[in-house]
Amino acid sequence: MKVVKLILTTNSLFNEILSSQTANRTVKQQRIVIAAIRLFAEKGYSNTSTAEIAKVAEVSEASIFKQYVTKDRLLLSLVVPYIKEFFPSKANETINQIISKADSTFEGFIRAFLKNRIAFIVENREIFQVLIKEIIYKEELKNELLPYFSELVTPLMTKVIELFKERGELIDIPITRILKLIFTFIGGFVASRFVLLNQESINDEEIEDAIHFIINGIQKASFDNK
Amino acid sequence: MKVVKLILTTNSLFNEILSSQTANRTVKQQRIVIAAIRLFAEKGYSNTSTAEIAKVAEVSEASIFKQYVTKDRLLLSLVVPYIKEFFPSKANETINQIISKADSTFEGFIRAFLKNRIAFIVENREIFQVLIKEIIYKEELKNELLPYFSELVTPLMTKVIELFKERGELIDIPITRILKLIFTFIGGFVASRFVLLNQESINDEEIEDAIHFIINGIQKASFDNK
DNA sequence: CAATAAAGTGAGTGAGTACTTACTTCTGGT
DNA sequence: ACCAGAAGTAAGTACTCACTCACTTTATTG
Repeated sequence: MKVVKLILTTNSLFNEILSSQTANRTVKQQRIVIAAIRLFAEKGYSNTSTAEIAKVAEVSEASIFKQYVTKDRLLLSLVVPYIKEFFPSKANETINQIISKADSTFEGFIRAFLKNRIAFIVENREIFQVLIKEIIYKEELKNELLPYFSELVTPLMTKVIELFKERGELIDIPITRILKLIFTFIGGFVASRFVLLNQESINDEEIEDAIHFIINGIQKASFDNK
Repeated sequence: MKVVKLILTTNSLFNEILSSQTANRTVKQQRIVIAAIRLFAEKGYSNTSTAEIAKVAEVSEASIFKQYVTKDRLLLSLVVPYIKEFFPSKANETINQIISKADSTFEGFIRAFLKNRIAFIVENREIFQVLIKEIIYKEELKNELLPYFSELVTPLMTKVIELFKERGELIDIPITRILKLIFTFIGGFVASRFVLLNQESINDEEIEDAIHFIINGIQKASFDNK
């Protein structure tokens, strides 16, 4: 069995960290990670000094640099493993399972997908905030995540959309455009709630509204009003 | 005729700048504004030094502080007048005009609204980027803009939604929840295109997709699949 | 045109910045 | 019990930061 691990073609720091281990950390190194995530999430990367991280982690500043060499690499070391987890390869199986069921609906799929990913964000709220806040500034992060996203998520979602499109329920535009609409909304949804409004969770009512909005948004118009 | 100008109850720097004049600036002060917007948009507020702004504006650093006192106030002086323009009181008339027409459709309204606001963003792309990027970090900006938004935009939009809701075309949930869905999508739409992807414009095809998505998203389900 | 105010600046300043160095302490394998 | 290498640190380093001050230049006005 061949396992293809390499997804990105570029050889970057991003990939280096992707393949590095995050386990067997010392207690102090753990404290650095926790402190850094908390401070970066709260005040942003640029507004947090390494001195402050060291103080909160109750560790000498030099300990941070012994391990991470630069402040920049510290950020990447926090964010990259999170991204790795956010798009799990396991999702493939789950999706195949869902779409193999004959009675499965697109609504059910979207509900499962949304609730699952929101739960994941809630579990790791702070690091999600760091990611969203810093992806705007760090070109490297942006240029690596966007392809990573489109290469891992797009094929999976395309599969699902295709299935329901064949049933004729969905709007008659290319799948890439449907996906763009869905992810624009979901992106706006989680970013506004968890980053802008700093919510700790999202209640079910709002999630159901969102699901309805997405489902109807991409369905074939029931009446042409043009 | 009474003109009620005070919208916010708090007495803050935000309001002070809101009521201050932006006209009769010197040539050099104009250069400072242009340089600051460009640099803040490109690298972010925290990653831009006042020395760099002065250099790009070809002005002494002290000139910036003579006028704006602090770097923080410089940012607010750029962003607040933009916010002021973004939610124009004129919109009230326009909306009344639109909804007074008997043959007006919700789709037509959304199209006019979206295209108009997107055109405004395109015209002032850099300052829009500054606003979105910094609203995440500056609590003051956030805590002032959110009420400003809800007090100026919500009543107007509520009026429109109400009208079309009476016709029975829209989903049967409270208007505030409908508005939240619409603005979550539109927010995600403009933020992702203009800030994350740094696009200079949005083509008509994509705007039409967005309109369809919104219209269908909030319409009454044509078939109940529950 | 003189008086006054406003706009502008060169040369700082102290506080903070990411990062380094020379050294000590801890830990796991033999 | 020993010791090599990893983990940790106090005390720096060079440099950048927002901001100030004493002073000059330009614009306004009676």
